[in-house]
Amino acid sequence: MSESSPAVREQHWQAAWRARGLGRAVAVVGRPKYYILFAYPGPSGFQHVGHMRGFSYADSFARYHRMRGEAVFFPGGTHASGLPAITFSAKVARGDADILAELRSRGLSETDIHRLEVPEEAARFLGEDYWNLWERFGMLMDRTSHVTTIDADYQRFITWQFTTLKALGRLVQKPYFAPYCPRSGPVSVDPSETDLSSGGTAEMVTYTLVPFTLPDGRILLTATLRPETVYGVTNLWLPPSGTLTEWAFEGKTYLVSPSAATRLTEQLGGTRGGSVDVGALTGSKVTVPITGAEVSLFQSSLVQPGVGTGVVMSVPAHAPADWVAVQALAPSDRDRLTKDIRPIIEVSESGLGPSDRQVLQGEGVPAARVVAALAIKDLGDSGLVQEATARLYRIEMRAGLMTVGEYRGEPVATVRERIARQLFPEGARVLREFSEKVICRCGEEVTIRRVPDQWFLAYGSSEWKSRVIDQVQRMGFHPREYRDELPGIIEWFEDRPAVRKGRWLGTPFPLDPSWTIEPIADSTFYPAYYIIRRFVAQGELRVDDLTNEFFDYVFLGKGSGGNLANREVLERARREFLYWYPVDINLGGKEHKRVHFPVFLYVHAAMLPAELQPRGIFINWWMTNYSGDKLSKKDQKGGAVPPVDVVLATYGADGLRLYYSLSASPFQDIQWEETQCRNARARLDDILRMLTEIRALPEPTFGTDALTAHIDRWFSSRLHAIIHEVRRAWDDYDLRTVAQDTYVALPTLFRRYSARGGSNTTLLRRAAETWSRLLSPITPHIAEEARGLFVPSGTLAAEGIFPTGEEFASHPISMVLEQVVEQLEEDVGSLLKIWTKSPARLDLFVAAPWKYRAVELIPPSMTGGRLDMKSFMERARQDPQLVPWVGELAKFGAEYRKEGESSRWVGLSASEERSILDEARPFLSKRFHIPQVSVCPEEEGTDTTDPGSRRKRARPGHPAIVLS
RNA sequence: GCUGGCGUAGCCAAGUCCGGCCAACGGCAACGGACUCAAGAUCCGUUCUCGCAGGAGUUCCCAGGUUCAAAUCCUGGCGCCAGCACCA
Repeated sequence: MSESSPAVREQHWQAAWRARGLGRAVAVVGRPKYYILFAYPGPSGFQHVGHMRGFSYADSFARYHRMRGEAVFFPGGTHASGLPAITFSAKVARGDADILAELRSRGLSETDIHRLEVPEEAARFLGEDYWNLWERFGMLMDRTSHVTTIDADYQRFITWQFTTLKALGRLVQKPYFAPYCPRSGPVSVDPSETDLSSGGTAEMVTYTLVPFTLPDGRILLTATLRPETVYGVTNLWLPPSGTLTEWAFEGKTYLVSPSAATRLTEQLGGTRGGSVDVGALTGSKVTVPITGAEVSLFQSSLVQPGVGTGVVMSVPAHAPADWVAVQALAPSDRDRLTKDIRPIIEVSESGLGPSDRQVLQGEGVPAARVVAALAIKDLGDSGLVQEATARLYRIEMRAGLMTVGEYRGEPVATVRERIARQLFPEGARVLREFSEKVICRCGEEVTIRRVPDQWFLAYGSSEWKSRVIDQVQRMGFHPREYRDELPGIIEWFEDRPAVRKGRWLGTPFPLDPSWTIEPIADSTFYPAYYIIRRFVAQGELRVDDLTNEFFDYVFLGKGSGGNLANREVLERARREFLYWYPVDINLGGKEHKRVHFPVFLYVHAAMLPAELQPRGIFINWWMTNYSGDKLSKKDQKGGAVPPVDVVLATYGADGLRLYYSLSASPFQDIQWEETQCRNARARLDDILRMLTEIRALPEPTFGTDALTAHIDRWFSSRLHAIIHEVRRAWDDYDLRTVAQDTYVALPTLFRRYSARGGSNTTLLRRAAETWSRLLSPITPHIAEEARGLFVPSGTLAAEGIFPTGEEFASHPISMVLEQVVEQLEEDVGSLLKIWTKSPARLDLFVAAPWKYRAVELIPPSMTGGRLDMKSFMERARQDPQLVPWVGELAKFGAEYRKEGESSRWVGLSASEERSILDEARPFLSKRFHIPQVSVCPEEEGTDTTDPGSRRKRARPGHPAIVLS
């Protein structure tokens, strides 16, 4: 078996775990429980090695807790709501080559593939595919929990959830602005362009409306991103030709371009009126709001009637396009311009970077300088004009101060909104538009329309927020920084649309089934449902049993549970829920920090009492490709990351799982690096080889591992300490330390034991068997192979008890003694570096006994990290053993003045040090290729063996070294 | 712009919360040695600079500061990355 590929060997163990039902969650009254889940993935495509990173972590945590004897629930599902499955199906229907190849490689017939053009089929298919991959990664999950969010029973659950949220007052209805196609209805504008033929990257831009009153009382309405520049308006721009349309709103008549009239009516209401020829207006003047100035009207090609309102306020001092257009005016027109073009915003130079400073250098108003810096000639340079506008906008927004009006001296960033409110006393008016043209699949242009009766989850509620933030204080977070981040994120939350119309997968909204519940809203409370799904999967509950009354009883303990025939099942469902809840860890990628995890906390806070609130969140960062991009992105430079199947076949699940855990902290992106992955696999093979060699050692004569030799006691003590630290690290979710200790420190320890002549076979075998259990959470398959070497078949490492340090006796002094040898190796090594010829002998002198006594006086004489010589000498004088040596003590103490390392050697005696070095002589001789090594006490040294009197340097823990 | 993260030796990456045992874990790569006809695999060692005695010097993006002591704390700067709303 060991000859076959890792993946094939791993399947054997996966079958063994399945046969023993190890993934099944079994509630045992009185036994501690552990509930861990990961944010279920959406069926957008096939999984890659990046997805498996976090999932593998979750399995490792689950396995560790299972081995601690806890009852573990580790469920999984597929989040099919929304667009991913629809997009996937569309790609299948379109004949996307990559996807078809993947499907065929899984053995699907053309008929099977054709069936995946139905989104629901695709979602279920991918859900199965995901689950299979999880199993091939060795994950022990409870299959009876597996649910897809489009399953009928899940929809019953969501129906109840929203009915309940409504009853709790968490749903509110109010107007909303959403993308809308006049022919196809609501559409989604996002980069995947599922609903669109173009414009998926468009952003929603919010213009502030600014009214300019004509003498006849009608109002020319402009739209701007910079309402504060109303102080600098010198004129208005009208389209070069055509008409404006009247828009009657709240008792006033506005003039805007025809398309703007349509959009304003859609977004704000009001009615359209008649048309006015642009030419008829040009002679008039209008009154500028706030300032009350009178300005003229001109036609200009800079006006694009399709953008904004088709009427533009001109601020040549701060808008490059206006500046250029003003320069192009006929001399007669220029005379009608407000006389002076002067700046109304100044920028403090100190806040600018070098490139910003550069575009602002020179003379004149800011817009003129930017125009000069970019060498713009006329409005034909539209790309440059846009760049100039964007840069000046950014600079003045960030570093600008108002120089006029009542806001003089205040930053632009803070006055903008106040000025906007001033323009319409009854509340700021805005027009929303896309930053680029958005075209629906049907060919129509998508606009933004007001939805008057949109339902929201009231995440903006301050009462709700404070409940969530309270809960955050009581939870554990990994990484812990997330706790500090969360209050800010919660603060930023506003009410969030919870339902929408249009074609996508999801549960119909119970209050109005013409709406569909939105995917983020239907994935907040599902950990509770995983528990109930198991009853459905086993046929104990039917979909029709899942009434609102049923869920009220099971999750909230309210009411009678409805008219479920089998009361026993009802009671058991309630008990199971109370047993497994709360969630111990919800694990997800870093993309979930701002949306998924917060709403998960929100909804739990609204639904359940304090004792059932989630206990912890674990966030893993991503696996990125060579260029540091997300793995899901196409066109990867430097070569693609191999498909998960290929990697799995080559390195095995264990190889990948170790790679994920060892190569970086979970809280850092890992750049895919195949050599690292290969190395992880090699490390495992190495460990297995070491263990096989231990197994092959001759049977011990005595069935005892009495720790008679120093090196045995040291080995045992180190095992004690490492296992202790490993458990601590597991409990702290400190995966990298676990991996370092288990896969790096332990092999090093075993190697050192053998190099130092350790040969206690009984002890070695016991340590090896313990090691096999330590391997199980991260690399479960190799752990089984390892354990099989030392334990009769039939028991699995996955079912074993996780080791405790107490399995190995600790002898603290043996660690100190071994440090003497390690320190010596280091010192001799550094001497040999500068030693030209190879030495024939090494003489070691162990410090005189009084020095061991003296070194114990140093730690108590330390003040502020330094040796206080006076108190050291005082102590020494009171010690009869030291009195004869007072003359040398000052010099001895001076050695420790700065070091502060004396405490390492407290408790060591000269005779112990001598015997340990004696024992190490053959080792040192071999290690440094020095034929003769001798050890002798300092006081017995002679000038023959130590002509340089180097022996006086000997200190406890540091024998004097003489090479010759 | 807002919010958050990051910057450590050739590369990847620990350490930073809680300053001292940090010339700074570990991996990759490179070099040397053992083994070998040879290569690979494996094992051992070296990889900031200087040093023929266990030492010294200069480092953790940059510039200041606090401290007996700073990769770690504070202030300012530079650079890189991610998310920014119905998209999961």
